[in-house]
Amino acid sequence: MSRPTMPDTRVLIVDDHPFMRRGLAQTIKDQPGLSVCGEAGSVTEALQIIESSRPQLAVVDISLGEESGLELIKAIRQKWPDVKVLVSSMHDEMLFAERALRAGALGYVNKGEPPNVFIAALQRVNSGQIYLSDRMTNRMLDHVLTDKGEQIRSPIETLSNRELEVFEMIGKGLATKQIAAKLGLSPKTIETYREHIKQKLNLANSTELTRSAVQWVLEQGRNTSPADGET
Amino acid sequence: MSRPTMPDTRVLIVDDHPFMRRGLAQTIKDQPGLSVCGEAGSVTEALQIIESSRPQLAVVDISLGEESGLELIKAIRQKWPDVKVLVSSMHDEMLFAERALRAGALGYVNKGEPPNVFIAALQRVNSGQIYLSDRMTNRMLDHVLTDKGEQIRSPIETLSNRELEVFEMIGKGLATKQIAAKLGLSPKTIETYREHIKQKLNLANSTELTRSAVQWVLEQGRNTSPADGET
DNA sequence: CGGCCCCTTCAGGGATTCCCCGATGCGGGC
DNA sequence: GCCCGCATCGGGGAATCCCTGAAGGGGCCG
Repeated sequence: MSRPTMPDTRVLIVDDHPFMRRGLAQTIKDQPGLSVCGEAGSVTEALQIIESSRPQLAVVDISLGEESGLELIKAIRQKWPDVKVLVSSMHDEMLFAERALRAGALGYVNKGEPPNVFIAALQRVNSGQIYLSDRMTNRMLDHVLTDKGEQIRSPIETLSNRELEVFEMIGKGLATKQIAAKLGLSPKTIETYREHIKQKLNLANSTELTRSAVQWVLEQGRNTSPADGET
Repeated sequence: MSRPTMPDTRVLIVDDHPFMRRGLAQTIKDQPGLSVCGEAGSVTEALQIIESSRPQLAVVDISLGEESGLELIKAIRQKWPDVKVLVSSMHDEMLFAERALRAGALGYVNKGEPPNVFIAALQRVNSGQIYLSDRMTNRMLDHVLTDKGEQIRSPIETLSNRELEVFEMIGKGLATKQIAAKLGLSPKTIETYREHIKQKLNLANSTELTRSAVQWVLEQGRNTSPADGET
């Protein structure tokens, strides 16, 4: 074919970590046929760039600081259904992969994966197919087939998006009022979420809720080895 | 001026995320006077590279998948005390900055910071000074007043026996009333202890108190199970 | 398409806790 | 003797916790 310029597939990168953006961008640029048309560190920034530069692909981090990548994905799905979204997160895929797909993403890849895996995921999503890790794919199929594979789930997985969001903030030491302010909701609503979380996780009181949340947050960033005590 | 070749300061990057490594490396390379002498994704890999290429600086992520960056820092401190370590983590500095310095790092910078902040931190550490964010510096100075140069003493040691007892029970998930019952005291007394503990540990509210207590109990080593049979 | 269930959001109201204040007694230093 | 820290309680208003209810919306299922 005599096209002088076969246009690259244009990719938007959404991540709140500048270094991660840069690393992703570099890897994408190295790939023939792909180019980076923009970088965003927040939801509003991302929406603006999509508006102006209309990428075919978007690589979206789940946790955008205060904001949630899931919300961004839903917004994209609604306004620009043709923009294909690949979620790249460093969080547990068991918890977020399904939520990501439900929100409208086409794929979920862990940031710990080597670049070739990431690129493969990106190209698969670009072709309109769903990408998940083998383990996650099997797990999802199990859910469908066994109809109630819910029992083997961690109780934390039964939390809704909002509930999980609140749970994480509790674990980071935020009080009810602070969470309400940060999410722009009534403290009463946060109280309700706390109740729901306690029910789902079978926690007796507020102290246990906080304890559980703190523990979970610490495990998310697995680092504290107990070999700390000298003397 | 007169020196024909001013050799670059050589930096090792230790991070389990390939894209983050790449982003960090690129930013460092852009900086005149700095060069990247190696990248590692695990503790053993990092130690090997240090052995072979002897960097002056090491940028270390706290959470290296299963491993702990803190262990790596301790090992570096022991074998190559002249290698200066800057910790770069995406987790809450309130939780990990102090531990990082105790382990032997010279600085802690959040990955969410823009590149210029990161570079400033790196150069400050390179000059042998400690780098922390302003907020964290104030926080540390607030409750740490010891002879400089030696290890920092945990403010938890300033708790009285009763206070420590209560602190531990809080960390195990007990509510105020439960603690009062267990110790045969008035709930009002427990409230007072909670107040005292918050003052001594410089904690703002009840949530932070619980968070701090839970963290401490987890670090103490998990022999005394909190008696929550979650089946 | 009419239920049905879950999610999200909020309110009411009593019980409880939080948080700042003060108070008592008791021991130890100086 | 005096001061200071520790252990122990109380008052009281503000905040929360905890339980209950409820309204709107979306998805699923027969």
